[in-house]
Amino acid sequence: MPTTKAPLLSAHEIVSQLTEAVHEHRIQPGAKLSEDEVSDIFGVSRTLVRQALRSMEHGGLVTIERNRGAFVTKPTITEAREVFEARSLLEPRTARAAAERATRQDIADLECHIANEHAALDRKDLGLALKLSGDFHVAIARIAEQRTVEDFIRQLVSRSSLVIALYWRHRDAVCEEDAHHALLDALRAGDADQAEELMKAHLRSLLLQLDLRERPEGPVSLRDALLR
Amino acid sequence: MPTTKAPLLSAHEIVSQLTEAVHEHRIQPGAKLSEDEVSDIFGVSRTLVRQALRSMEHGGLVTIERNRGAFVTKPTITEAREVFEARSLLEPRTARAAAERATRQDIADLECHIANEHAALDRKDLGLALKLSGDFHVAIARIAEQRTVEDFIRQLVSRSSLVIALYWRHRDAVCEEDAHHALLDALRAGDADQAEELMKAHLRSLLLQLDLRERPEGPVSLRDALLR
DNA sequence: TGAGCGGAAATTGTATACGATCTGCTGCAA
DNA sequence: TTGCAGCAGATCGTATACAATTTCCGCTCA
Repeated sequence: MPTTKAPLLSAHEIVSQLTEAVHEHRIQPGAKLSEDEVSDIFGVSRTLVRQALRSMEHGGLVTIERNRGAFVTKPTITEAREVFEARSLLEPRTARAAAERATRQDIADLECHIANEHAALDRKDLGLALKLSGDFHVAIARIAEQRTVEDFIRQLVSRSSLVIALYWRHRDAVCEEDAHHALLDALRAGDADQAEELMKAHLRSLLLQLDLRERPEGPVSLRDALLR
Repeated sequence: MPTTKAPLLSAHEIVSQLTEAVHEHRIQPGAKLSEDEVSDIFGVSRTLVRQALRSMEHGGLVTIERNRGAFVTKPTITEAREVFEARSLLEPRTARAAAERATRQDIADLECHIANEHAALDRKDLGLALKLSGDFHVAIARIAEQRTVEDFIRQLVSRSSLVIALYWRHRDAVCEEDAHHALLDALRAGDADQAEELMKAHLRSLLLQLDLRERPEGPVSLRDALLR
């Protein structure tokens, strides 16, 4: 009996680990995810890795080019705008629904969540802080009890992470945690109007912290074109 | 040389054909999609079929149960509501954007589209008519030039097809095409307010034509429980 | 020196093989 | 007759093998 029969990890676990790494910016947009390399790292066959990569492609986190391989998606400026456009359609009204339905337990969970965010920030673990910050938005969708919308928001938050990696203005300053606190207060108070408005403002503020101007002409754009 | 080297169809084409069949209600929700059977039909290996089924699973059209196989998804009543909830978040404001951006060519395409819908109805081809009716909504999203939102709407329209197969009240009456005509008029006139309002009303009307009451108690519920 | 052109190495795409799990039948015992 | 154990068939999950494509390096020749 040379090797273990059962694989060390399932395809889903591979997706989780890769996704987490991208969310925490340990893997940059544009990075190549070679099948051989990944399968070596996780100790599984390429079959599972391919499944995982295909799965992530559907979430928009990975782009697969035929006969060339899988890469962490590099959203264009247009796609970046679209992501926040879509979020602004879904999240404010989802926050409203959450405010109407949040239980005492939900509030406690969110408080705990925010505490973890702060802890990560204090530890200067910006990657983790960013990931948790995204999870906060998903958590609100879950409270709203809209699984379908929740899945969409999860995708959008995921892609937002890529957008932030590429277009964030101040590399050190992370999404102001005040916004999350304010949202939590609105949820606690059951103030639906306030929650909707805060979420709308929060998303707008996030978008404003991105540098989404088209890179103008000049030598830079040429190099970009060559580097693809 | 016994068989052709290249596969007759790619994974994506398999997805297309299966998806179309489900959209046209030629395959019912709950139907099993056996890997062997599908691979025989299309003349490809199970590898590609598995890829295709996994892909459809992400779109929500197929549900895969471990070691049991793939089935056309049977949305629950809750999921059915969620689908229309999500559509009501996305589509009205997308219709507004479409009204603001529609070109003369876009309008012409939509007119052609609606003509096809009518033709299918006249031919009593309800399956095709239903599919085209869904495509109309996707076409509007495309005009709005929001690819991200368009993808979500495509998924939702797709799931709506399953919901309709399961919960539609009048099996013969198809979605009133008047609504699509009215929408087209609003787009042609560039009346954004009107387009948004019409889409909202259209979705509400669709939802109302569904029978989403919980099956009450009694012997029926017992049998339902046993039948799944 | 630099452009053009093999050709080998690396990487992905597809098919097949084998093992694990589930399903349903058959037979035996209570 | 009923219930359960066990075996056979079917189906899915994973790994491996092979084919197709791309990439990259070095060579030649202008």
